[in-house]
Amino acid sequence: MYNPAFSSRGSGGYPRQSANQAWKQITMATIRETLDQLISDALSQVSGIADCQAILVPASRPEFGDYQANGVMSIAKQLKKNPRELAAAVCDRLESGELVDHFEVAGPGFINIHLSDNWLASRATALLDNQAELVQQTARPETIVVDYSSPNLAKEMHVGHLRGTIIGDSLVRILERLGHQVIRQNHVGDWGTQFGMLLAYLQQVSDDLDSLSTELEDLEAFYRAAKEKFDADPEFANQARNSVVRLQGGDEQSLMLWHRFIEESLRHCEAVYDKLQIRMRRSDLRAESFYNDSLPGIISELEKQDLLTVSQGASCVFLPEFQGKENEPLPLIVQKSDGGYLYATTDLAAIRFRATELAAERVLYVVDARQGLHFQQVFAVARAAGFVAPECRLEHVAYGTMMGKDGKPFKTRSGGLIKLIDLLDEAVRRAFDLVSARSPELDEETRREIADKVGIGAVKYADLSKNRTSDYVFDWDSMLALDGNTAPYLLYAYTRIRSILRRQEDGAEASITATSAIAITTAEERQLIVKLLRLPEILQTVATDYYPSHLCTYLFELAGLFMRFYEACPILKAEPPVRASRLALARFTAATLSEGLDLLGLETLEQM
RNA sequence: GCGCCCGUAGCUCAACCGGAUAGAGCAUCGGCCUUCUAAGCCGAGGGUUACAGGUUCAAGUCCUGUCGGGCGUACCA
Repeated sequence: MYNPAFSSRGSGGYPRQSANQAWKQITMATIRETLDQLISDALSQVSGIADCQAILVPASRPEFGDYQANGVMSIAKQLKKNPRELAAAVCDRLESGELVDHFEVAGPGFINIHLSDNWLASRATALLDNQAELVQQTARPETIVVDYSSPNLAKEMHVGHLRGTIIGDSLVRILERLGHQVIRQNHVGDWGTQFGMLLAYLQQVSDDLDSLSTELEDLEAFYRAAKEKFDADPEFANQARNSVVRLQGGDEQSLMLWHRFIEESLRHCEAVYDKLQIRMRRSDLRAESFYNDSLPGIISELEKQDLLTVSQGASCVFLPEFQGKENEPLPLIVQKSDGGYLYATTDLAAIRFRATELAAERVLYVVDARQGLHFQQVFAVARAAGFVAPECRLEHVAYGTMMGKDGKPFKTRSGGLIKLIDLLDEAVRRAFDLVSARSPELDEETRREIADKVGIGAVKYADLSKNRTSDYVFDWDSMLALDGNTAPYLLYAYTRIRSILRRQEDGAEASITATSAIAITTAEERQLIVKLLRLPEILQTVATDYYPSHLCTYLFELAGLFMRFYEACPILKAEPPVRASRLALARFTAATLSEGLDLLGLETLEQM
């Protein structure tokens, strides 16, 4: 399901322009946008219908050219005209300027667009010295808050946190690359009843604050032990509840202990972030407890607006669009019957903070799909209460559950959750074994470095490359596979290019770009260039639908096209002008792969 | 019960506001290394897109129903 909230597609609002002007603007827009604009306008002029949509997409088959316009046929239908004739009339109106070699009518009324070889080559050449210009900054930067990762500090990060952390981080990188102002928010769980239990247990096992680090070394085991005692020992359970009350009452000793605990737990998270190369900093931390003081205000505001109903002792907001079992109205409970606040209350406070203090125009929640109803309710209540302006977009960027190979949620054999840090260590270990088997000639330190990047990259890429909303099967063998749409394949493609470039540099030759111009001499070169120039289109797509898998597919196809080029076209052995051109193309590809991988959060390497 | 998501090749997955002959990888089979890293490339086989209707010039995609699966559904997060 693509975001229904984002419906501002189409080309309305652009000024009309002649074909000749359009070519000059190509550096400002993607090829696709330029062609879309051009053909949409021509279609409007020919049909007399305002704001026609050309529906421009990459050609579905190579013989159909580079792009195709699908929009003529539905317009012809509206006009009761022959679609092929209408398409022909549109083509007549289009000039084949610098960008396009020719347009042609095809099939039932498609317009196929064949880009000019000269334009492609000169565009690629022009980008050689300043490749960053391939991806333009957006004309309308937005302030976008991204809530992602957000683990619960009571426990250690486990596999359930992996997807949100990886996907969120990639989305952030992509949005930033396009020029948006992104504000990360790590909404960690650092408050609530389980902390009473943990603090009570901590006090039991150790009076000595200095030994706290040792006690919490294995947070997961610590939590389990505390929980066991809580369930088995009524007296301890009582102490735990008292501990919560003291903590919430602002007792200094309790708060200090709590701070130490949170600090220790955060260190665990940061170790995972470091290993995963996640760009989440302390300054991005906005824990649940941050909103504690604003929770009473949320309740009173809801009350003031007559949104609050007390039901079975709990303070609720009932909205007509939410129904539960037996068509009973379904509440969003914002205050428990014992007076305590909940997840929903904190989320409402966070929404208000993000919309007002952070001035967000979009807020993305990269959170498990199972919380879909929760966010629907929270968003609806926030809007009803006016906590966000109507034009501020709130989007739940949902992701599916991580499954084991058996199709059940990913667990250890004993049924426990797998610690994320252990999973990552295993990834690196497996990668090390692979590298050692494949490249025994490399020294151990080099193999360790390679294993680190390949192992972590494999875990991240396996996740990113799959449909975000589907449940996803975690499988070591397929993610570390050497072929297919995997991190090792892409990283290998990159190292091959680097290897060529190194050889060229060793030849003491001047920089590639000084003298070289990219020329198209084969179909493989041409396909590669067309693909390279499409990067900005893909990034735009990901920035609007939040599916990093589109970027993965693009990079996989790009790497595949390079491999084909590599097999078909000698580079270093080519004659000088062609040699320089192919070297430049190789360098362009390497840079694009590197940039794309970086936007996914993967590090490249020089050799494998 | 109701709501959300899903059902595509033996397996894991694609398919860009509906578009031309539904594509990759794995697995299977067959080719390519004295030549820039074979962790690669080329080729072959493999499909009633769960099922039944409907809308449309055009449906894997939209609508209705059926079957199957996952998740959610009042004081956890």
